[in-house]
Amino acid sequence: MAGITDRFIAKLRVRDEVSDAEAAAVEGLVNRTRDYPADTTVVRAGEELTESLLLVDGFAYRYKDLRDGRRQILELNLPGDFVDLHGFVLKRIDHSVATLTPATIAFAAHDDLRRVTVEMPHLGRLLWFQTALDAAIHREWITTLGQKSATGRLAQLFCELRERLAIGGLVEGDRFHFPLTQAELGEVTGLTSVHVNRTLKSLREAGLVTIDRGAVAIHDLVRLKREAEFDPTYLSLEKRPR
Amino acid sequence: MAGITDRFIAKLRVRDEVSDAEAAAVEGLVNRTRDYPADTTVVRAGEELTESLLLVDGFAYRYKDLRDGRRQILELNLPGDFVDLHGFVLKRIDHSVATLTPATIAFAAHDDLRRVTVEMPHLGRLLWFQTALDAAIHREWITTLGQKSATGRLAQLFCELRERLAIGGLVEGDRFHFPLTQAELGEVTGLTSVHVNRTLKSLREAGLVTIDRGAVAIHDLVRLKREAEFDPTYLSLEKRPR
DNA sequence: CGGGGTTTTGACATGGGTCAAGGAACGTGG
DNA sequence: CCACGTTCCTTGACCCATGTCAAAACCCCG
Repeated sequence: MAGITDRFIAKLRVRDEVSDAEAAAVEGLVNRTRDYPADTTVVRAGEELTESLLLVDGFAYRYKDLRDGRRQILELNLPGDFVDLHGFVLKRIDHSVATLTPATIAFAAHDDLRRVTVEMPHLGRLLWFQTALDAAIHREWITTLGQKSATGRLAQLFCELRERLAIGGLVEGDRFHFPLTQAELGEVTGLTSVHVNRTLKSLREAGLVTIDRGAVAIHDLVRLKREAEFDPTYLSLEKRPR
Repeated sequence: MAGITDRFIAKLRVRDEVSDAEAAAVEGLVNRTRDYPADTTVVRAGEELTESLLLVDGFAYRYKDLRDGRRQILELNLPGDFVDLHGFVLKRIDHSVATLTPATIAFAAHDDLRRVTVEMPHLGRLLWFQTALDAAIHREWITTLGQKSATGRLAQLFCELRERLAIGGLVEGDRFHFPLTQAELGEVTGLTSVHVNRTLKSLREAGLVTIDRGAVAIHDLVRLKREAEFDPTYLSLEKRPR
């Protein structure tokens, strides 16, 4: 892989044309990189940001803490995700960011983002688009948490991750890397780890999905999608000019 | 009120400086206005947009349909909200928009938005910020739906609306206009209308809130906030340069 | 090969859903 | 300004999906 931002650029290119000059500008945004161990909080809710995090390699997630130690995971972030790009305009961040696996993170200074978006308005819209896509994913999860059963929630997650990982070429056949514990799965889906366990069992026995040694294997994608009422429109997988 | 976009500009001015030239540019974006009756779907999920909707007056909401007629309301929109500004960069919209009351809606063509954001980059960032604020509200609702009880969900809604309406001067003392049926409240909170009814009763009997003739009256804000675990950070109510 | 973190399972509790029906409120036409 | 139909609110009885608590079993990883 030639550049630090290649995976991110690849995601943009699914949705729109990205010129070489724009790709170079993105690569130029990143002034340093840092490695983190697994299970490390990188940004804490309430902080003021002057740079945004691009996840180069590894898995991460964003979450909110509640009073008594409960947490809600808001979104899983995959290699190539610009994790908190919205911090560029929000400034004060409303949630924390943590690694799930050992991860390499690159940093883009907000001053540089401002310069680049002024000089290259189309690239600016592409970055804006990425934050709007995040919001669309949030909306799908509002719907999932508000309306779907335990089975539907887990099915939704697997369908979504499969699509998002496929963009980066991170799905092999029907399998992809999946480093969440069942407790963390519960924090994503708003369920207890005990009920996650039972629901996974029923999905397994129905021949839809299994999780084995940190990998998901989807055995019946059609039925899994039906179980989730999965409609990928919200992922904006079509190419169109912005 | 002098201009169609005054309420929207007022919301921007809570978060950052907006020059007269920028305010005039926003007013110039709006080329036409249209009135809609209550309970009318204005934009349908899956449509491709070439303009975005600014809610001038009245209440609206965004929602997703599920198979069997169930719906999830994603966010309530208040007078002065730029309801689907994210459509400017998403193009194809993942949800529907409907009016809750009779409403006046103004339209901003995406071509004009593109021109304005190129010519006035700071204004562009303010618009971007508005979409990021929407996403922050979504994240709060993911947490609310994933982790909070029926009581907490309703309390959260009342606390949030109070803050958001106060910006536009739409809260009088402890009361504000609230035109939702209990069935619609259920679609916001992921509950059945029957359970919404019971939960409202318990909030009423605990002396926290009452709903009467289309208005909410908050009787004990401190306890209501505690019930919701309400922390307004996500609403970005501080003024800071973008 | 020992031990902390996971996963799995069982027994039981409960918040919220379902179904059903009566009552209140409200808009519309006469 | 009344009558009537429709929608909305309220309540009761019962049910079920998911939560709680607790204990084994498993499984890496050092």
